[in-house]
Amino acid sequence: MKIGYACINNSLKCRANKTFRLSSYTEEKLVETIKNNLDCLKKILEYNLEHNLMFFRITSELIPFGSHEINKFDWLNYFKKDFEEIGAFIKNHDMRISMHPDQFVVLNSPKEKVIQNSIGELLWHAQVLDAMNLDLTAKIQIHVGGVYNDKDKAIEKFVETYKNLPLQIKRRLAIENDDKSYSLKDCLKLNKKIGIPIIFDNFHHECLNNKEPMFEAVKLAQSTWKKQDGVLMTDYSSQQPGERKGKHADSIDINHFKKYLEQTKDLEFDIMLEIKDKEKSALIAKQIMSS
DNA sequence: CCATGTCAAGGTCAC
DNA sequence: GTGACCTTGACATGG
Repeated sequence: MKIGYACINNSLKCRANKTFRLSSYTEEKLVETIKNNLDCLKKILEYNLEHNLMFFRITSELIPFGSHEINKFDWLNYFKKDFEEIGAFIKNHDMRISMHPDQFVVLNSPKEKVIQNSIGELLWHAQVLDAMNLDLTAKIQIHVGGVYNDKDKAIEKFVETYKNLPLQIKRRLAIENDDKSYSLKDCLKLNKKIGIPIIFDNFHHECLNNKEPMFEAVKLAQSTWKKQDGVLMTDYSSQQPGERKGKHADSIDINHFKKYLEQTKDLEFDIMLEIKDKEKSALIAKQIMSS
């Protein structure tokens, strides 16, 4: 069971998600920013190894304007060595990696332009993971998308888009149950049609479900992961007290976490904490798990 | 230096 | 209709 956190490490001084405005785009700025981001990513991974946090989500801001038409620079080749070096570090230490592109990736949109933009965005994510020579346990997770007043139709649209995706994307893609539109059950429906693995999000499941108990839910999600995909990936969070429903916690709710572990006892999966204070809570979670 | 309006991109819901 | 929210603040300008 690996545990980790998303994108940002607050104990280190560097950021791997540095970006800049489109209006100030220059190739020089792009190169400088990517270099900064990759250097920081290395430092974060070293920190993670030292602290035995073996699961990490690489930020989607790693490559600013990664799929924007303004970006004509061959960054993939220019930073080839860096990607290889980072990938080797990840592999040597048996770390797990995920990426989670922004909300703009919507594969079931009725707008063709949105779908094309989404594919472009997914492509550079896949290229990064490929350049690192990571196996297929490194996943790119997305939400199913919009409902557009007809969920069955929206699901069909997802299937149609998915079937035509380049293999480079398809083989790394996973869907996550969300808190408003697509429940675990909806995701399972999609899995039946196209075999896509499901990343289980406990907090979203608490917000939107079909009464599956936690143990059952995790087991169902687990059944969608083939051998080459690795063990089930999960996102973990809990409700921030006093805030509106669906708001992620600022720091880990220890009792909630312990209860979740208890509920899912004997199941094997990796846990990505989606909690605001990042590695701080991950270290607490790590401690709870080993005690 | 600091304050703050805005940032490539979508969709949903609370208000 | 607007704005917060999502996985996440931080860039960049004007004072």
